[in-house]
Amino acid sequence: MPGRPHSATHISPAGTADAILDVAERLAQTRGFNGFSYADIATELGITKASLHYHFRTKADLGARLMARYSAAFSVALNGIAAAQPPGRKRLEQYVELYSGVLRGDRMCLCGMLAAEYTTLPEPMREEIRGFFDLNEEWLARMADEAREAGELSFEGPAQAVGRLILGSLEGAMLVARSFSDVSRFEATAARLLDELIPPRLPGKPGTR
Amino acid sequence: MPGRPHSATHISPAGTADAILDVAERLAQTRGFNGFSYADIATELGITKASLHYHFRTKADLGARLMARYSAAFSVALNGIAAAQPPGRKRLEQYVELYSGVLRGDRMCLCGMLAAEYTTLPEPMREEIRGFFDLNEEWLARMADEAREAGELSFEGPAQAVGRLILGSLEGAMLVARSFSDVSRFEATAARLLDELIPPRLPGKPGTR
DNA sequence: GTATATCTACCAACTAGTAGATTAATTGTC
DNA sequence: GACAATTAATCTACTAGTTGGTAGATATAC
Repeated sequence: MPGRPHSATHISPAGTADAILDVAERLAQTRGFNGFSYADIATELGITKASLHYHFRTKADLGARLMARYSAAFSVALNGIAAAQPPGRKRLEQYVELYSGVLRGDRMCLCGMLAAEYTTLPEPMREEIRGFFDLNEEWLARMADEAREAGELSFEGPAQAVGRLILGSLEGAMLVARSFSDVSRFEATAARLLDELIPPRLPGKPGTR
Repeated sequence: MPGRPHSATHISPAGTADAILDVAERLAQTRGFNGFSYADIATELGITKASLHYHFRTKADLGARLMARYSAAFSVALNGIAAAQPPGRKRLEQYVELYSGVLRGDRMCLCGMLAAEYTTLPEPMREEIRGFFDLNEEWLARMADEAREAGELSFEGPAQAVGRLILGSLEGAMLVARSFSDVSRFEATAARLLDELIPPRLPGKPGTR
């Protein structure tokens, strides 16, 4: 079965291409897309650069496939949260937890990272970045809308604006917190954001606003 | 008078070093610190790379001095706002306008940009980045505090947390908006953020909260 | 025998940085 | 005020290392 790893000699269970993406993802999230080279990945995996080019013809190609995989995985996670939790604050808290987890691994959100390098990236990658942001904004807007219908949250105007505020705020808070190597800084800011949007119900003082 | 430009042959009024910093600043804000080279600057100014190294021994040196100049200029702008406006929402609106102006020039905040590349930067630059964030957070916290005392804003807990929320949110909103080449997206999100913190006074319904 | 996956051995372009010559303005001395 | 020494600012020419990418041989599996 060509296409599958053929012996224990090679990288394997998940296949070389995935192993490459794993390393590239970590490097992109810590150093940026322009902050690592094919040589870095090759060295780490103990293979040659030529072998990388076999799986990903160009670095642009690698980047686009990296983003696509990331978006797909994120989408699965978002659907999981929406399925597991009823409309309300808890969904947003779990969304925040997604970010905290990334930060705990000393990484930035892949898309936030690439957004900074946006102008230097090839168009296919730019498209993926915009797609990621759209995906997140729309999900957040839907969650906000459902929370409003459930009476858990009140806001005026389009839910889209709430989604955009949350997405932007978390990306930025992440960026700043990482500069101080301080996850709790991110968590505190995220909690404060949610408090502004959905005041926590104090016992005996329910449903303010 | 050595140290001053000696004839009209050269770049001058402001001096070569400043001209270099101007170009480097623009490139760093659009492409990132790892996204441009000494050759890029040299070509644009019509001088040689060697000449660049005369003014800035290493790229790390250039970066640190770039950041220091940026922070200093920002600090002046912040003091200007605080001096020109009484405590209240208007100060924050002018702060937001600082960011809008940067974005209108198709640039990112220099520090937001460098924060993404944080792990790849030399320590002196990292220090400058943290300093910039501290400067902004502290200023925002002070403005929030004074606005609270003036009864223009109410919040619980330390003003520091409010400063951090605003800074992070604006940096992130900027990052996302630039990916869509859409300044209005940033402005709308920033306005929404201020609305959450300081509900705009509806005529006839003053001082809600 | 054919497709998959890897290797060795390149390449041209670019990177930050250096050595040393050259020009021109400034300054101290007579 | 003339002149030599100094200094600032630039240049040409180079280096060693890295970048993404390619050509072609080789091995392995089906």
